[in-house]
Amino acid sequence: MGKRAEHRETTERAILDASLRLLAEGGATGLTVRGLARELGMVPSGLYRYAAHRDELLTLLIAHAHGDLADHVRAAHDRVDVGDLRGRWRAIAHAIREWSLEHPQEFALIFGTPVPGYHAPPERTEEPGTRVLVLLARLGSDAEAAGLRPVLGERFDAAAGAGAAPALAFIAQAGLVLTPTTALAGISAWQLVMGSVLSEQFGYLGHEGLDFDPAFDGVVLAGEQLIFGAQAS
Amino acid sequence: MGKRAEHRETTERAILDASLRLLAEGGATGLTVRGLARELGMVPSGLYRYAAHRDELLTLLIAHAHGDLADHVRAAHDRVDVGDLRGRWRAIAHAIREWSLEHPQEFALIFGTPVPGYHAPPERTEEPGTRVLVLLARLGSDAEAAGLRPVLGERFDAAAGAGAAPALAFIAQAGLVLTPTTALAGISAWQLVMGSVLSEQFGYLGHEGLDFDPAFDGVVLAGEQLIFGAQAS
DNA sequence: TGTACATCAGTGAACGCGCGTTCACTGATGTAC
DNA sequence: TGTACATCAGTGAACGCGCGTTCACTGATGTAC
Repeated sequence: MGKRAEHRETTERAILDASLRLLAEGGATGLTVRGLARELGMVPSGLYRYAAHRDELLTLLIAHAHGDLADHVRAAHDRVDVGDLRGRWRAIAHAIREWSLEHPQEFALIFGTPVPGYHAPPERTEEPGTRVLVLLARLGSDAEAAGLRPVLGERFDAAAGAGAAPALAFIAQAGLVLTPTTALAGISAWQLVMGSVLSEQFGYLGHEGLDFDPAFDGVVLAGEQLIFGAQAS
Repeated sequence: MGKRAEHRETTERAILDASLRLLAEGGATGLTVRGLARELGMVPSGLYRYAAHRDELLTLLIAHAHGDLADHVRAAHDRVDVGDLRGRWRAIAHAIREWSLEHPQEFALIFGTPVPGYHAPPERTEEPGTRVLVLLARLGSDAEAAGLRPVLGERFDAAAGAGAAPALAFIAQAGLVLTPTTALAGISAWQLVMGSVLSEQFGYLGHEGLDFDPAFDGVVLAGEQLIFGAQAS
């Protein structure tokens, strides 16, 4: 690799690092062309060699955050024995929370209020944004193969039949087949976890809320029962 | 009432209305002193008769949004027969979603990323922010009185015992007594609903997600079973 | 291996913009006597 | 009821600031012959 290409790579890496630092300090609003240039010790206009406009810097961060979260969840999931279905769910859920605690601003960036006026280019953010959901779909599929089914009643099945169709289509693209009931139960469990993590991150419960470390175990357990039904044992 | 006081009231009302309009158009970022003055046909400095600084305008909106949501939920809840516990839950859940659909920017303001650098004065936002939770606590208390209990297993009870203490203290201030299990189950159900509504509002599921109208019924049902256990019927 | 030209990273100055906030002011409304 | 003074809403001009983006430029790296 020539000096030019090498230099470009290290600069790109430095831009990402500095962007993450700015994000951590001041949120999405804190990420400005001029601020980034300052952080990098260069002149603002120089950055236009690397990004056509400010929004591209945001896109870079959003894509990175999605990927980083998915990697973290994936790694935690893969550490659990494939046959331990409930354990796999727990690993996914806890990994989501852990990542949010370690990267609060990145979490806020991808799950908080969309930045006004900014629209992420789907091709850069859709795929990494759904990797966790694909992992969940695979888990659901394995659960069904093992004969485990959500037991939420006929009315839930009906709601799933009517509402989960788009999700099933998406899941099918990943080569998986799921009953609507399992799909909606899985998404619900995920939404429960997200709701809990968002409560913690954004402080929905006010000053006197939950002790999240222990309470989250309960939330995960509740989600587990939505997907797999009550524990046999 | 003198002309002065009268005039002040109508102006304050006009400021709130115009702020809501600006918020609806451009989110929290769109609410600027100068923009608001423009909207009201007055000069920017004139607004300093009504708010000491920009943040006070935000506080006004946040307090209003919390109150408006709580009113809406409360009204829906009160339309249901007191004895219909499950119906009361459903009314609360659906009212939350409805309000979010009707007031997306206000919803984002109170449940999205905290505005960077802004800290809401607790005395203006804590009380209205918890009114929905108090309503839920009352429902949980009625459920316990009726002998209904969440059936989520011993490990859930243990997590609740360890994690729900702050919530119980808060609930006690409202004159209610709840088992930790019911408290955590109720909060979990609420978090599930919030996670679902946030998914819909902020598009977590990408382009191919859920058909939220029917799917939300399933989510509400899942929450219902977290609080009350499976239907007897 | 040496030379001539092309590519590209980064500089430095400048642009126009909208922002929050201050300050001294005018004129209308309210209050005390 | 009338007058003198105080309060208050809103004006108009000005401040300093940081922002994104443009443009012509310099000097180093890469490429063709």
